[in-house]
Amino acid sequence: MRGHSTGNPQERGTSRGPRAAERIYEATLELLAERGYQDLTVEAVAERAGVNKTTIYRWWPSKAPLLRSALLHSRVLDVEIADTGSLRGDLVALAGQMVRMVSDQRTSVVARAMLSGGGQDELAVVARDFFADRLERERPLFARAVARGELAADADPVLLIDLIAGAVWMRALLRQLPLEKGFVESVVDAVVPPRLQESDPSNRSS
Amino acid sequence: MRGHSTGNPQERGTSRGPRAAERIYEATLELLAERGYQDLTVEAVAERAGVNKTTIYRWWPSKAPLLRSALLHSRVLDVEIADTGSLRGDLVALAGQMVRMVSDQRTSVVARAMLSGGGQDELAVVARDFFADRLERERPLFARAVARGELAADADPVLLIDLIAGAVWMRALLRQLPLEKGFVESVVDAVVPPRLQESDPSNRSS
Amino acid sequence: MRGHSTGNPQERGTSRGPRAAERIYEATLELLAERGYQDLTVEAVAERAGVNKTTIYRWWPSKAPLLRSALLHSRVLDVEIADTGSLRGDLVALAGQMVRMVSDQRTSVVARAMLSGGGQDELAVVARDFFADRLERERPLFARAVARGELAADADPVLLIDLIAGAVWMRALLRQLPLEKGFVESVVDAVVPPRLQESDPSNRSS
Amino acid sequence: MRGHSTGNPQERGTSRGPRAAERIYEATLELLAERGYQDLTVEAVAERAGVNKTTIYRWWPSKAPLLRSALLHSRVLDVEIADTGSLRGDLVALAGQMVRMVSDQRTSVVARAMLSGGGQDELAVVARDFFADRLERERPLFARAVARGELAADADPVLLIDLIAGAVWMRALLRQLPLEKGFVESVVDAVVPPRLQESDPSNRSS
DNA sequence: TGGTAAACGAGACGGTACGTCAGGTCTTTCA
DNA sequence: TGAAAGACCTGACGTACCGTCTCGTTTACCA
Repeated sequence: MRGHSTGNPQERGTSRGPRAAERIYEATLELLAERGYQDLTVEAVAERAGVNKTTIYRWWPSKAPLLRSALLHSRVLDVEIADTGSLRGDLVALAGQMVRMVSDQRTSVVARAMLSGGGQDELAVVARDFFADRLERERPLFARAVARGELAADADPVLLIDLIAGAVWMRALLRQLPLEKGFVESVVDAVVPPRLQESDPSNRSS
Repeated sequence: MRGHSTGNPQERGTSRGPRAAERIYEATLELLAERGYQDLTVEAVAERAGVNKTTIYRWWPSKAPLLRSALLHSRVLDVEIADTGSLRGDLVALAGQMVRMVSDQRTSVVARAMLSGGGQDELAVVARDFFADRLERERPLFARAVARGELAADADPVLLIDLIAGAVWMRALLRQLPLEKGFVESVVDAVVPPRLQESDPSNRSS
Repeated sequence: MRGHSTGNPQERGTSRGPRAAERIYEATLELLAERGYQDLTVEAVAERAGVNKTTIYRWWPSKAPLLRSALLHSRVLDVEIADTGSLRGDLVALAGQMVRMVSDQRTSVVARAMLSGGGQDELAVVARDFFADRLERERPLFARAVARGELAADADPVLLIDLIAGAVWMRALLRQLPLEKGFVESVVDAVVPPRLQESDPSNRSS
Repeated sequence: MRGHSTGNPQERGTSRGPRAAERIYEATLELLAERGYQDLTVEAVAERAGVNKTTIYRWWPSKAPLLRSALLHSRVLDVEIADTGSLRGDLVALAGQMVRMVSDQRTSVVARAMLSGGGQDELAVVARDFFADRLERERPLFARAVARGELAADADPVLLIDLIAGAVWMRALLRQLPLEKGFVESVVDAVVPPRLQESDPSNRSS
C-alpha cells in the first residue's frame, strides 16, 4: 500500500525540483525585483535561499529557466479576465490590467525582464508562452462580444490585443512616459470606436 | 592637428573620441549583429577594433553609451517619412518601415537591443531618444492629415503611433510571430478605420 | 601463495568487502593506469565498476585505502626472490626486478603512485608495507650469502637493499633517466664490489 | 636616462611575473609547508598573498609551475658543496645535506612534494632540474677525488650519487624510517669502501 | 520458505576548488 | 603630458569531485 496514494501527482517522489524550491523561487523573485534581470545572479539566489550553488545548477541550466520556473510557480503573471457585460468594458479592464503590470513595482520588473534579450535568449520563451497563454484566456471575451453583436465575427482578436497591449508597453517601457489617467480609455476607444459600441444598444440585452 | 579639414563637427580637434573611433564603431555594430546586445562585450569590441580595453573605457563609461554612439554614428536608425498624399498611405508607409526595422537582420538586432533592460539601464536613453526623435519627424504627417481633413484636429498622434508601432513590436518581438503580408494594412485600418476615411469625403474640405 | 593456509580469508562470510569488489578493483587499477594517482577519482571508479559511489565509501574511507586494497588484491606488487647461488646473482636478479617495476607500464604507475604524497598521506602505508614485506622476503637471500661466506655476518641487508633500490628509483623516477643496459650490474657491483666476491673464492666454502 | 639601467636583466620591465610575486612565493611555500602539495590550492595562495586568483592564473598555468617558480626563487633548494679534502669527507658532507633535506621540516615538505605525481606531472620538471643542477655542482667533488687518486678516472659519479641519495630518500620517505646517527657514514662507506680510501694515503698529498 | 539484516542503488545535498570570462580601475610606458 | 597598453582586483560563471545522507530495494542467510 505504498504507492497508490491520493492521486496528487506532486505527492510522491516526482522530484520536480530541489527540496528548497520554495525558498529558491522566493529568493529569485526578490532579487529580480531588487536588481533587475541583468544583475540577477545564480550565486546570489543560492546564497539568499540558503542553498548551495550546485543545487541550483543541478536543476536549472541557467538563470533564464530558473526565473521561468519561479515566475510560473508564483502567480504574479496570472491573468484574470473580467466579464463586464460589454466589449468596451472588458477591454478597458484588460488594458487596465496591462497598465498595472507595467506600472506595479513587482510586475514591472518582470515585464522589463521579459523584454531583456529582446526575444532572443531563453527568457523569450517565458514571454512567448505568457502572451500565448494570456491570449487563450482572452478569447472568450471576444467570443462574447461577437455573440452580443459588438464585434464582427471575422474580427481578429489578436490584432486588437496587440494594438492595446502594444500601445501600453510602447509608451510605458520604450517611450518611458507616464501613463496618465484616461490613457486606458483612449486606447480602447481608438481600437473599438465608441460609435460602434453604441450603434446598437439593444445587443447588450441579448 | 590631426583632423585638419573641413567642418564636420566630429573632426575638430575637440577630442570627441578615440583615434580609432571608426574601427570601434564598426566592431561594436558587427558584434552586436553577431551576438546580440547581451553578449556584446567591451572586451570583444576592443579586441576586434585592435584597441586596448581602457581606450574604450576612457571615452564611454559602459557598453550602452558606446552602442549609443555607434548607432548615432552609423545611420541605421535614420527615419524617412514619406508623403503619399493620404493619411492611410502615410501610415502604411510608416508601419512598413517599422516592420522592416524589426525584420531586417541589421536593424532587428538593434531593435531587440533597445528592449534590453526594459527601459531601465542606460540603453534606455537610446530608445527614448530614438522614439522621441521619430515622433518629431512624424508630426508633419499628422499635420498634413488634419489639414486634409482626414483627422480631427484634436486627435492624438502619439497614440496613433503607439498603437501602430506597439502592435508591430508586440507581435514581432514579444509574441515572436512572423509578420504576414497584409498585416501592415490591417493594423492601419484598425487604427484609422477605412469607413472613416472613405465614408464621408466631404469631410476633407471642411 | 602468499596467504599460506587454508581458507582464503576473503572467502569467509566475514563480509570483507562489497559484492562487486572484483570489478571495483579492476576499475581502480585501470583508472590508475590511465590517469595516474592524482587524477584517480572515486567517482570514476564507481562509474566504471557499475557501482554506486556510496558503495565504495561504505567500504573504504578514501581513495588511498581503496587503492591499497586493489593493489593487495591484484598481484602486481608480488615479489619473487630468485636463488641463483651467488650473492651477486641474487642481487642482480633483485635489481632487475626493481628495474622492471619502475619501467613496466603496469607497475610503474603503481610505483609512481606510491611516491605520491611523499609518504605523508594514507597511501604511504602501502609504500611502507610494501617495502617492509619485500624486505622480509629478501632477508633469506642475505642469510644464504652469509652462509656462503660472501657477506660479513654483521652486514646490514637493509642498507644494501636501500642502496640498490634507491639508485634504481632515483634514476628512473626522480632523475627521469632511462635505465640503460648494464645499469643493474653497475649498481650491484658498486654495492658488492666484484673484487670482494672473487678475490677469495675459498671464502665460499668456509 | 630611464631605461638603460645597470644590466641586471631582472631589473626593468621584463615582466617576468606579477608585481606581488614575492608575496605569492612566500604564500606558496608557507602553504606547502602547512598542508603538503596535494592540499596546496591556488585559491588559498591567492588569498594569503592578498592577490586575486586570476593574477596567479595569468602567470602560471597551474600550481605545479607556480611551486616551481617559488622554489627557484627561494633558495631552500640551494646546494653547497663542501671541500673537506677527502672523498669520504666530501661524500659524508653531501649525504648529511641530503639527510637534512629530507628531515628538516622546511625542506622535507619540498622533497615530498617533488615525489608527488611520481615524476609524471609538471612538478617532475622541478625534480629533474633540481637533481641535474645538483649533479653539476657535485661533479668537481669527484674531479678532485680523481685528482687525488681516491677514485678511478672512469668511475661514474652519477652512480655514486644515486646510490647515496637513493638510500637516503628510500629510507626516509619510502620506508619512512628514522635516519639514525651513523647512517650517513654507513652509506658512504658502503659505496666508497674504507679500504679503498686508506689504501694509498700518499695520494692525498699529490 | 519466509523473515530479516546487511548490502546496495539512486540521487540530492552542502561544500571546496577549479579554471575562465568580463567588468572596471590603476600604473606604467611611450610618442 | 596625455593617450595607449597592460597589469590588476572583483565578481560571477559553470563544472568536477568530494564525502554525506536518506530512502527504498535487493540479496542471502537462517530459523
